[in-house]
Amino acid sequence: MNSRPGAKMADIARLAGVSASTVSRALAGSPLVTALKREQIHRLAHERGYVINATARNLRLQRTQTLSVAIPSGHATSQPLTDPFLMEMLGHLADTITQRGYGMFLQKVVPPMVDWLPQLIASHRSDGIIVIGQSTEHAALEAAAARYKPLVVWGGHLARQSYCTVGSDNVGGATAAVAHLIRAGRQRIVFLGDPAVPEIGLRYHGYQLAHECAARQPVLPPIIPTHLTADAAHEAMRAFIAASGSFDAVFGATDVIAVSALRAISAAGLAVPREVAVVGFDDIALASHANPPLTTVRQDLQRGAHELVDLLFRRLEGEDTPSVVMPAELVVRESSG
Amino acid sequence: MNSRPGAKMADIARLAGVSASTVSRALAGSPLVTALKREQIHRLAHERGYVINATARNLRLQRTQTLSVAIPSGHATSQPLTDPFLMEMLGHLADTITQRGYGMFLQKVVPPMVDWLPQLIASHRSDGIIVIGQSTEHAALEAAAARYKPLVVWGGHLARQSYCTVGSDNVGGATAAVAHLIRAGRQRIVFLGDPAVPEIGLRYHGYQLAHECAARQPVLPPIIPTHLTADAAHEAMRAFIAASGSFDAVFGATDVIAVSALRAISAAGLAVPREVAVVGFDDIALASHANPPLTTVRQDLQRGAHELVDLLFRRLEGEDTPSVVMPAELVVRESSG
DNA sequence: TTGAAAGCGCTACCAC
DNA sequence: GTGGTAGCGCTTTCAA
Repeated sequence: MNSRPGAKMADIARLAGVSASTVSRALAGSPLVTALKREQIHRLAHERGYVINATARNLRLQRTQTLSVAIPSGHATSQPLTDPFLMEMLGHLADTITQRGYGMFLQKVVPPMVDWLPQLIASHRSDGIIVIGQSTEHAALEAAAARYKPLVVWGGHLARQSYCTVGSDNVGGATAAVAHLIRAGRQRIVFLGDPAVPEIGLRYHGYQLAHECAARQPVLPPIIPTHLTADAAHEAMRAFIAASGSFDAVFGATDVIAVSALRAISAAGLAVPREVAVVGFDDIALASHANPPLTTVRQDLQRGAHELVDLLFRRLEGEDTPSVVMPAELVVRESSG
Repeated sequence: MNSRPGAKMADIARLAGVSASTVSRALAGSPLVTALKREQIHRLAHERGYVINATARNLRLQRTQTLSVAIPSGHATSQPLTDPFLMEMLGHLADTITQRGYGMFLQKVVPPMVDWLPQLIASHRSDGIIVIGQSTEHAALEAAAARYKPLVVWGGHLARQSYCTVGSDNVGGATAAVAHLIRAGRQRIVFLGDPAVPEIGLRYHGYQLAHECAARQPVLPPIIPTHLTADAAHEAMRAFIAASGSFDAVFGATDVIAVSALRAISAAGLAVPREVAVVGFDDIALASHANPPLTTVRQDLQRGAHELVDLLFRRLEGEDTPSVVMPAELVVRESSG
């Protein structure tokens, strides 16, 4: 392991008294080269700390053994990448991809996001792409998917969409959450989140559905924070309360939003869950640690990550995989009474 | 942007009626090619969705415009990569690296970890390496740093270490935390964490120092959970209480450990902070949301990420940068009374 | 100002 | 079984 810097295959070949071809074959475990020679070459390479140059290999083989993970950070904000949901998903993806012997190329996509996807594709940095969250990029995804197959997206499954998604049953999960609030006797349930983002839109749809099932009208328009961030949600909730909006429950489109609302509500002197019930979506670690612990809709991110990677590998082999919608489960805790 | 798949530079050259050399120069913004021609070529490339093949470019230039971020996952465990501290650091690194126009190659290092660092180096996948956490890899880092310069490590700064680290003042932070407990009248303070991990060892040193300053003996041996995970910490705390260990305070080596201890303590029917005070280290998001909110030592991870990347870039330019120790600040919340 | 040609380090074809 | 050779797509001399 005495790594002479910059040893290359030709050097190993010279030391072993064979050609580069043979070294290449030996290191690839080809049965063409005799076992003895193969072992000698392996030993020599190991002694010298020689490792195949990934760049040269990739160029020659026209593949990189690497998957890109792209994270569109939404709207016109350059917020740091600290959203707990994203981070959790990223962790699971790193595990799964590493386990399959691939590298992971991480790309944060910041506004203005022009042509980032075609560029990422054409740069040939990776063999396939996972995009976490549609954000505002539905159109870009549609366009790219028409020509580029090894692409999978975490997010909501929209009607007539041609790219492959993995995501939870946003409509069903949201319906269950809001129905739970209605059953608990809540009359004026506020939706907090921006329905323009596909996943959030589906959750808002579930919110409406639950009201219809109960023969109710959603009495309030949704509150739309400027971004999917904790601060924006906190401020939106605070402003709503200050404007003396009357309500007895909040359905936060994500846990980050719901927990922020929780704090704004407490800060305004309202008791949770007695005066206001709060429900979120995601079941990130924060949810069970909130005060009071947050009722929410659980998404199985580990399974989600597995599905994403699995589908992408199948696409790499030419299969035209369909989207996957995973069940989402209501987890009742104290914040909803 | 009508991306004909697989267009290469020669194709663009043919379409433009020039040679590949000229296209290369034009796209690189070379002043050698006339402004007019340069613009034509740019337009043509854009129309065709042509992007330079990163692999070929990297091979030719012998650099990748990519930094590796390696995460040793410690001990003999294949736990999923979900530690909030790591995730937060990763997010900041992604931001900083992206902002500097580099790609980020993420590598999770799982046991058995033989030669991962020399191999990562020799694979030439990236121009430099950031390692998050020394974990059990101090020796590997020492060995690699002797030959390979563009390497920086997040972690504790140990005596006579030859690799470049960025980290908080673990000793000072821990001393402040424990001194705070002693001032509050706590008599029997338990340390929860494994001092064999460099950063944790330094924090344990601070724990001892605070006792010495107060002319006290640490009355209890440290409790050593099997891993740096929430479950292991919870179990270690539970077992300690069940064995009727007597104590009135806990210093958790990380927030994840402290919050787990908090729960085990509450579950055992002990009141926090009345009967047992709890203090952590890191100030991750979880800390302020714990019940009661956790007193802890704040590390500025955003600044840490900036320092790491900045030092690495300076090393890429040949500078031999020294380590950086950042101040760590005690944040008093309710868990310590 | 431009183009031809060499070569980055590797793999795979083809001949022996 | 093994080695010579071509070529992956790009950048950069060097010569014109």
